[in-house]
Amino acid sequence: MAADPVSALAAQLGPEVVLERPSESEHGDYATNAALRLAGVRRMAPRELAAELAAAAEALPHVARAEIAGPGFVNLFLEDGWFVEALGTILADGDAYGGGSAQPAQRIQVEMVSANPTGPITVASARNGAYGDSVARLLEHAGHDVEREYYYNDSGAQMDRFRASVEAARRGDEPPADGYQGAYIAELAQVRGDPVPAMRKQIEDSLERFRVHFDSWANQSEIEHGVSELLPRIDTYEADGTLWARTTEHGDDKDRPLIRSSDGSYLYYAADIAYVHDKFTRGFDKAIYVLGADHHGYVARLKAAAAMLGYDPARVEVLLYQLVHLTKGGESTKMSKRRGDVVFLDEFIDEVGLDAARWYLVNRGPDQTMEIDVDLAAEKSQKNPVYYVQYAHARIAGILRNVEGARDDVSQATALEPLERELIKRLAEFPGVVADAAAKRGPQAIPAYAIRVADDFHRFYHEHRVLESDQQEFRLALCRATQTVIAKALDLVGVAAPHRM
RNA sequence: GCGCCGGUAGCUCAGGGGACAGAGCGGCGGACUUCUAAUCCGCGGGUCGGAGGUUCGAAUCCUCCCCGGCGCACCA
Repeated sequence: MAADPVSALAAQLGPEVVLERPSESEHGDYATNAALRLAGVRRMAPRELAAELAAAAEALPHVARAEIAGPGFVNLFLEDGWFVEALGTILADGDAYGGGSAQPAQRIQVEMVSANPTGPITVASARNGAYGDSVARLLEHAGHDVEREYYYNDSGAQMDRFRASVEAARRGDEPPADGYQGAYIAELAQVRGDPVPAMRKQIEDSLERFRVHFDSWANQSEIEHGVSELLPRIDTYEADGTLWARTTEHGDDKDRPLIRSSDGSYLYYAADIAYVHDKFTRGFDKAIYVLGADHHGYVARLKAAAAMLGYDPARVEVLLYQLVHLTKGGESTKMSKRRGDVVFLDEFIDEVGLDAARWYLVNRGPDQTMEIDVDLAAEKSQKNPVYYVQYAHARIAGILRNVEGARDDVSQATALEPLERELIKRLAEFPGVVADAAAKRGPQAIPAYAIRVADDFHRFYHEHRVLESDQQEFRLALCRATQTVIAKALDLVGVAAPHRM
């Protein structure tokens, strides 16, 4: 596990001690409410317990003093030596800094996007990709072995309608009822042959461009082959000439039909069961599904599928994100691929830029419904904080460019400036922020943190010179550490860290 | 009706038991002979949807209510 200077300090005070950065500088560099939390269990007065903690803290190296405040907070004031050491560990960890929080490391599959190949990737699916991919990146950084998979629903009625729609366009006819329309159908009609492979190619290219890289692609048509051998293993019954899975035995709110009564064909839940089985057979410890909020009913039935097959349902994890609504000049428009009434990912990227698009779609928490005004998106993207963060990275790159080959050396620090201490404290937060974001599946914490880092750096940069200062070697080290952290933070949300802007 | 997710500054949203609630955008006013001004500094702006409850302490947890989004198919 990579180093975390703050946790290391906290651990010296006890296993239950967690350090936080107080919002007020009078409250020290770090503070803990451990005395308040533990007072009840220990049957001690909070301030008495706080006094013990404070005494223990003052005995530690680099702790200048510890103060008891309010009902029982302990505020720590640290010497420069602590900051210098913290910076040293950050630099020593390099790209691995903040990683390795996984315990234990697992093989995890993140299945995401999985939109029907009946049209290009829309902004709605892009949110799935931006969110899912960032979670995957966080899990990787935490030390898990992660694979990303896309599941194609390639055997349903939607596909027939899609092919029929292209056929109709080739004949110059109107699309069939419930068919698809839009410019992309007309384009596909220009080329001979099955439009599905062409559509899939386009989807895969769009996602690759969006920096969502898939390791594997699953097809429902192939997964379905596994259904028949699984049927005996699960709890089923016949009613009304239909075969049902007794999912209510495993927490679902109603049983699910498996095989259609009229023609004997498999219904989607049959494929879902086979797919869950397929995932675990391939050796994943955990199967993460990234689904839009309109699929929240899936949670119970996917877990039920795992349970019926004899797997621990906790190994199925469903990440839901709220939907994307499009507005145009304030008026809402419904997204529908069939009507061609959508904004495609590629258009969105063209309009707002790749980095701004990724940032935008992950910046908001998954539980928050997202409204995108098509008319304002491009204009607003100019003010996207992503550029503020990237600029900090580019500024540092500029400094380092000017002194290529020059030494940086943390130990050359003399008295640290307040802004230097603030910046180091910010960098020291990174392991905690990243571990928390990974555990909570909440990548939106990363952009928020990155802004804070950029904030602290820009302030430092404005106030103090790096080159030709008597602190040059130390400040170069500080710059390099900041650059590493910003680059990693941006990478975790799929955004580039440019060296020039 | 039942279930899931929201309701925090003019707007878009962070925060999700701790010390006076944060940011961006928008508004107003300042700062470049300097390693990138895509920057920095200052000012203004809040019944954290409402009501109860738990707690030393609630925007945060519990209950009820109001408003909005999304579900509740032999479609996927």
